[in-house]
This record gives sequence, structure tokens and C-alpha cells, in this order.
Amino acid sequence: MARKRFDDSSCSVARALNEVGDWWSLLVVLHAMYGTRRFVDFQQELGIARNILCDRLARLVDNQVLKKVDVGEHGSRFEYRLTEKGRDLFPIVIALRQWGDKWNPAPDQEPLDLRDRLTGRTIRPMEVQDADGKPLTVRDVFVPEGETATEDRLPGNRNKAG
Amino acid sequence: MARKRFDDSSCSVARALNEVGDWWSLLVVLHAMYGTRRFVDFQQELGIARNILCDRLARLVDNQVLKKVDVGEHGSRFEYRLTEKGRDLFPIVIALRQWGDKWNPAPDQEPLDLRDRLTGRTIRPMEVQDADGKPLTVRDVFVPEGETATEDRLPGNRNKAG
DNA sequence: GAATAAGGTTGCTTAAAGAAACCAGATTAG
DNA sequence: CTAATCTGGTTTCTTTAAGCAACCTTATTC
Repeated sequence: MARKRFDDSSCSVARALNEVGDWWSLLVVLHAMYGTRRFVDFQQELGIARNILCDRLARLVDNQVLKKVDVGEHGSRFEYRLTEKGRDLFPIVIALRQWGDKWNPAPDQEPLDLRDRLTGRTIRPMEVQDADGKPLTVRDVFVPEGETATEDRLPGNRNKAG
Repeated sequence: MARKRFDDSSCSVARALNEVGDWWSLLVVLHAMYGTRRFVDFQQELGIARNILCDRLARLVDNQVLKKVDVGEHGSRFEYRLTEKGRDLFPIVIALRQWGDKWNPAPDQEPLDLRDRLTGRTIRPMEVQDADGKPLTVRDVFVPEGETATEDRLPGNRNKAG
């Protein structure tokens, strides 16, 4: 497969994808948000090959998305917990989930109804917002100095792989 | 590689990742948002192998994230444009970008400064919000009926690969 | 009318994903 | 106190996809 790595890329999206942009990493993070913490539980819930899970967990720990915590008195019992960096993937996971629910709804499953614990009210759809909270589309937006946005565009750097 | 597909998965995150969860697809979408529309431009900007680009574009068209438009009078000149479904990935791309800027800032690059065209003001960080726009973390949130949220958890279905 | 550009396709090589077996240290069951 | 089991892996092998480069066809340009 010879997958490319973009550690050096000047594009932050490429750098983000480098850490959580493969098939399994984000699903591992998702399940960590669901509460999963143990190797075997990830393995069973995800149906992932054990060697691949090892690799993904190690990489997520390396990238400080998860931390490996030794529970159990004499070692040999570990938990993988989200770090702040990992928890900060929450908006991405939710945005993905809402996108999936909206555009590929499962016939037998109602969409995610996630609620605020305090008020009990449903969360709102993720959206890009201006400073006042007004929703913005890709067409409403531009990058200062020089480049300007036109229809369906979002100007950014034009470097390779970014 | 024998990558798994999750078309049948009951998890909408897995279904979303099925469409845009590989290395290249989301970068293609990102560049489409940057304004790229032509095969050769994607190829050069991304540095992607041409057969892989073919495959990804075809899949994105199949999944109705992009549409292939025949421009040029006698055929043989095409553009790939975002559909509404594709444009709807905007929050995901921005969330990824902000996460990358926050946690893996490039030393030589200032973070994305995306602005509202009308007001000229910088967009706000993506966040999960309650109905009133109050920001919520993974700990502030629960799923109704039965399951409840505890620290670092986000309850959801416990199905395989979900 | 030859050269170049656009948009691919084909064939080969390399590397990663998947499956299953194996393994060692801790815990529990009998 | 020994055997079975659980946990968290590692190893080996096979399959499949990514990367590369060459090639190909249909416009358009020179």
C-alpha cells in the first residue's frame, strides 16, 4: 500500500488526518468516547485485527490522543483513556456522525439524539459560525490578504498534499 | 491491505468514514473546497497517484459527494464539483483543520484565519453546542433512554464496528 | 501535422490490513 | 498448588490496496 505520511505537510488538515485519518483510529477514539478503555473491548467492539489494534493504540498514544494507564496492582492490566487532545476530537466525531445520519441514514436506526445533561435538550447540528454564532457555508467565507472566496471555494495554501 | 467496509454498519460514523474516511477522499474534498475542479489539478496539488485519484473521484461521485460535469464543447474536458452533500462536509473539514492547528501547529505557518465575507470577522472555533449555543464537551452530554454519560464517555450503540 | 494537454487505464512492485496461531504474566477456580 | 482462563500482546502468513511509471485516446494549440 505504501501509504503516504504528511507529518511535514504545511496543511493542518493533512496533519490531522495523519494522526486520526485512517480507518480505525477515529473509530477507536469514538469508542473511547463511548467509554471503552480496554484492549479486548476495543477489539471485540470494533472487530479489528489485534495486531492492527496494537498499532493504532500505540500510535494514538504516541500522538497523545490516548494515554495508557496502568491499572491493576501488578501491571499487565491497562486502560487507554482519552487525553484532552483526544477529547477535543469531539466536534469532529459529532460532525461526522451528523453528516452520516443526514446523508446516509440507516433505515432501521434513528439518528443520534444527543442531549445536554443539564437541560435535557437535543444538541444542535454542527455548523461553522461567525463570531456571533451565525451559520456560515463554504461560500460565505474567505481568507484575508490576497485570496478571495468564490462559489464552492475555500481558499487556502496550495501546497502539495495539503 | 484488505480494508474493511462498513456499508452495513449501524453506526453512522462508520458509514461516514466509509465514504470519506480514507486518506485521500477528504483531502480531495478539501481541495474541491479550495476551488480545485480538474483531474490534473487534484493530481498535482495532492501528489496522489493517478489511478488512486481516479478511484477516489469515481467513488466520491458514486457517493454523490462530487458530481462530474462535462465542460468543453466536444467532451473530454471534465470538472468535479462539490454537491450539496459534499459542501456539507464543510464543518468536518473545518473542525479537522482547527484541531490540527491547535494540537499540531506548523512552526512556519500561522493557523487558518477564515473570515465571514460580510463582516470580515474571524470564524469561531467549532464546538458542539446545546440548543442555546452553549458549548458542550463529551462530558456534558448523554443519550436518552437508559444509557447515561459518565466521565469521558459518549454512550451510543455497542454494535460491531460502530 | 506534430506537439501538447486532459483524463484516464494497465501492469508491476511494495507495503499495509486481516486472520489465526502462539505466548507470557496475572488472576481465578477447583 | 495446579490448571484453566484472562489480558495484552507478538509472529507468521495471505490478501489487497497504494504508489509508480508507462501507455493510450481524444481534443486543442502551434
